[in-house]
Amino acid sequence: MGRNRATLADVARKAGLSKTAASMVLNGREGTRLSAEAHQRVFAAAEELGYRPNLAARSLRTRKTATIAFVSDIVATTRFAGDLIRGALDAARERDHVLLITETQGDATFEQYAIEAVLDRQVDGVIYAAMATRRLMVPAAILGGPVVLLNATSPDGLPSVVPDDEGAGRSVATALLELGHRDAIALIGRNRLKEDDPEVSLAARARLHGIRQTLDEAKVGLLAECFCTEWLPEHGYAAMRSLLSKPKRPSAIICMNDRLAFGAYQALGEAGLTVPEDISVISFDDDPIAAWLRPSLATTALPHEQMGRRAVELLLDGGATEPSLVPMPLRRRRSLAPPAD
Amino acid sequence: MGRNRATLADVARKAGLSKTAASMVLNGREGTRLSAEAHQRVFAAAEELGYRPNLAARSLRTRKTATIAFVSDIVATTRFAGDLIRGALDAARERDHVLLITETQGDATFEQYAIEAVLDRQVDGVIYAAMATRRLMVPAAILGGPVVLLNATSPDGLPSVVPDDEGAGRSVATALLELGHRDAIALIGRNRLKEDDPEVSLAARARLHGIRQTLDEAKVGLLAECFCTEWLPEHGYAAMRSLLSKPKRPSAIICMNDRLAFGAYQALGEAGLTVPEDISVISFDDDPIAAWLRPSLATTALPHEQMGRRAVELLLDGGATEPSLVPMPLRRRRSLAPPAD
DNA sequence: AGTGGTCGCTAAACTGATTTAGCAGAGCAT
DNA sequence: ATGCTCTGCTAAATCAGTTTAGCGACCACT
Repeated sequence: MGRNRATLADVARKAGLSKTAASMVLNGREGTRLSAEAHQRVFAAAEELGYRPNLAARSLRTRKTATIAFVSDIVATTRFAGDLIRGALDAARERDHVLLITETQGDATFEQYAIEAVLDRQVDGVIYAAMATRRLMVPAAILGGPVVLLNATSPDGLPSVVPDDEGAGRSVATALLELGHRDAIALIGRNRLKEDDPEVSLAARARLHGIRQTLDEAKVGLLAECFCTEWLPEHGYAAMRSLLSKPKRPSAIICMNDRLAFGAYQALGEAGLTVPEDISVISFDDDPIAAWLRPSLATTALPHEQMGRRAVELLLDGGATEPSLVPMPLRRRRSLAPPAD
Repeated sequence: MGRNRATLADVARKAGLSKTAASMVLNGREGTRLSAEAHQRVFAAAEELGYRPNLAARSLRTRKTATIAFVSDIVATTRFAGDLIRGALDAARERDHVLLITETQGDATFEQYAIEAVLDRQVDGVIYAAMATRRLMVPAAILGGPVVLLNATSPDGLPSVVPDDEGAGRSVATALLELGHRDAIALIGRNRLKEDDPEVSLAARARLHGIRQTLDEAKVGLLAECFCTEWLPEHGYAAMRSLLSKPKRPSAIICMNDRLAFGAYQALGEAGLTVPEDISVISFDDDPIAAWLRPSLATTALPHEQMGRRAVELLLDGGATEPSLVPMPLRRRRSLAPPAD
């Protein structure tokens, strides 16, 4: 790969100057007293030879690699990972950096390996990403250099980027209140484990808190709360069926994520009810299926691309130490309507 | 990042030997005549100092970086990218390599940048990946070293890895024939652009060919073929509605991908028809929604993880030059049943 | 004439590994 | 005593950059 590349020495020779001069000119060093003519000659020579510096050689001296490690627990199982990576990739490119990606799969051995692999390559910093928003402990080995947590927080007080799930909870509740829904709002997706263990999820508790806070302020209580062991379509389906079997039918449903909402749609369809005329549905995540459902599902979007971008910015440009909250925009879609009455 | 690391010189000093000796021992060089005792001392010193070689220094000399570039057109817009990357990541780790990821976004300027960025970092090889299976031209710049095309082929005859879409077409058709479906099989998702322009898609043509070939052998013709401008749920929905408006109702539907099938499900639900009692549905891709649908959707899985893995294997271990076809396994699910009659 | 400063540039050290060429000492035959 | 081979090891070159220290020429000032 890349044999026969021109070296700095080649450029210097062609320009009739020393390597020192060529290096300084090409790096745009201030305060050097090289003549305008020398600059010209170096640029011309570099251009002509198609010179590109060997970054391995450079980083040996400077200890900078213009490379960031993106270490995540699990990339594959979530379709959001791509967006996280894309945002990071874009921001990195704008700063002339590149991303080295590794995965720990939640396994301590793999994690150890991943960390060593990136440290051996002298990366300039590490983005440590979790695929579900949660609290975690970062391995001591990477604390020697800059680290930013992505979609996670840690007790060490490291800079971190997380979505504003509480704000999303408020948006969701507010949207329903504005439409006139009051005492017939039901919630699908309560989950003790997710709500109580920050190492499992930070989102569940924050979303719930945002919803409750907004409803409380409006002096509105929830009609019902369904617990789900997981946030998958089948659980949303079961929860919706159980809600429909009760005497008072809800006017609106809040689902803790879009997959639950998908399941709820299925149950509503089978029951012969239509969204949003009979029941409004609103949710969290903005999974691709939200837009594909009929009617399209109103939801609050996880701003993964923004978050990936912000993580790189924090890492390279520095910034706040308190967790950086990225807003989750409300996507108003067809699944919302005023209550039927 | 990684300051204060012990160097080879430190290890050598501690072992009371030269750098040369230390280097040879640690690299397990054959034919060196260093004593068993010297080996012991070097290993002990390295262990004690927690020595890890500086890969920038090593690769300056050896021109190997144990790093592979993964250059793709668009990672974010498809939830499959994660699997492709994960497979590559796993295979790379097994070979002590690491992945440098960049994205071209289908833009020539970005592509140029991405290529230069990875070549400057002296990667050992490039995996050039497309997110939709298609034919493409690889930029001349990367031809200087090993390249493997992933989910793509090129006229240059470079090694490539693609899914066996034709085989998948045969599997799908065979599955329906085995259930007894004959003359009432309809197809949703014909698309001239995808079928005729290999730079847009190789999958459409291959899938169609596999289906036709199998049906022809069984002397069965398609009841109907619906053209769709895109392979999105809304198009599947429209196609299904138009099929249902015709006099003869199909006993089975083949959709060219799962999103179309999702749309078809929606239309079937609205029409009060049940899958699979009234109509069987089968499809391609094994998108996560396939398992979430009610009833779960039978489909042929795009083996993205396998493909990512194979690409790395081809790149590092060498191998066949003709395109490497990865089988697409049939996922038998609830959406299949014998025709009603 | 000597001193000092600026200008324009370069030699050489340095980064941390691998690799080539070769040295000192022992053992053995002549 | 000389030459030869073998053993066990090392000095120094090398990779391609960056950086430090400083050199020679020229000018101004005392």
